[in-house]
Amino acid sequence: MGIAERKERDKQEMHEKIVQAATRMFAEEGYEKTSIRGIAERIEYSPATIYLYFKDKDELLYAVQEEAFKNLLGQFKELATIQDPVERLRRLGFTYLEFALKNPEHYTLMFVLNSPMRTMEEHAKWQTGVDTFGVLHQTIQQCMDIGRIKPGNSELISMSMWALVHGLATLNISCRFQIFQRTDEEIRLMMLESLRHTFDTLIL
Amino acid sequence: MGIAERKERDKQEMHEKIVQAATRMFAEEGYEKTSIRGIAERIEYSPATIYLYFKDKDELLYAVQEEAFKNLLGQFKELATIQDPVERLRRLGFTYLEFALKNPEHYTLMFVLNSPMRTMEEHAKWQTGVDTFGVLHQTIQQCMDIGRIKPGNSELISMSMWALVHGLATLNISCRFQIFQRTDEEIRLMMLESLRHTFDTLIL
DNA sequence: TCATATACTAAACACTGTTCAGTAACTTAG
DNA sequence: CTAAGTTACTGAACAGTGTTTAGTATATGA
Repeated sequence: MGIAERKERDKQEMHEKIVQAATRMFAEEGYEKTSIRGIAERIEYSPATIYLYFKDKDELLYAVQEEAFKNLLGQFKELATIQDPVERLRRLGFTYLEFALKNPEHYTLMFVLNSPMRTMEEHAKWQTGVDTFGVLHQTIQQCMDIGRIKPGNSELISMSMWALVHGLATLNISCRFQIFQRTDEEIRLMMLESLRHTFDTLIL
Repeated sequence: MGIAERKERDKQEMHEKIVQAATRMFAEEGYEKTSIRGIAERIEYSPATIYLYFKDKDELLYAVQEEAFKNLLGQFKELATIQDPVERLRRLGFTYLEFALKNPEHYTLMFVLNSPMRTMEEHAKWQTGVDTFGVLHQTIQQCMDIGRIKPGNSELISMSMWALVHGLATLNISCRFQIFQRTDEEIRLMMLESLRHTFDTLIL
């Protein structure tokens, strides 16, 4: 039954084709301008076709989110080779922030928009999110274990750390840091300095 | 010329009526469900009428944002009576976070959405935002002056503080803290604890 | 070859922000 | 007091959105 297999392959290819188109459109045009019709036009299919592969827009956005998480988690995995948990923690923070600033639209999809999260009554858990946070939590725990972070609730420290970088990233993306009346580059340096300073007070 | 005056008054009343309706609708229905048509229905006027008072939806959202800022800045002003800058700083932080959690839709309009910020080529500066941050910055500066915060770049500390509470607030609003698999109340306590812990390491 | 299953789409529905021609009421001038 | 003019408002339309459905070709299996 080679035909059935080929059809299955075709189906998966089409699925991926849609996700890829949506992912690129998201990055290039921004999430506000990413429409089902636009994606359909990009892959040269009818808008209705997309609904043969995704229940609704939220489900498609969820798939795009997963794709974006692959990217971030890939960068995190590269840092796993760093033996010193303190150095690894620093790099994790800067990598996260850098990712958010370089991929603002994907970051928004991953950590701001509610749309992709609505698909999660089925997936039960937000696994990619759990995994990403896990990397941070684990590293902070290791820093505590070797006595480089003051003993305490590692989950709480991780939460604070995440909130800080997320706050910096989103306030920047949503143009709220324009109150400083500085250039983009100056603000970028301020954000990095803010993160550095936080690490310096956190790490013994 | 009492007529011209009355007409001017009517105009302002109508203006305010629209903003009030939009503000309530935002809080009650959420920003995704707040449409021009919905607001128009609420005040029992045609949708087109709104465009006699506001250039576009963004300009209306800007007005709603200003209204929400009045609320937050009002709460901040009450804290101005606190003499001790350290205590005032703590209360500022918790007041800010509490505001975000009690008024998630308004908070989103104030600090997340880009729509109301687009109206700002005219208003030049985001004055309400500048003022709000100013309260924080000033208080932190005073804490430094009396030696309760380690001398340094007060603007940077303020930025970090803002990013932290903003990060906590938005990650919660966007349901990302569901990774902790805790109840809303438990997460609320974690956020408060995170903020408290940060103050404890910041203040000498 | 013929019936069936598959992949796809055109067209419609209900919504959105926005514009514009037209109307009805109010104000002013003669 | 009437006629002209201004003002405040709206119905209807336009272009866009996500989504559904009936229908059409094409490919498959008997």
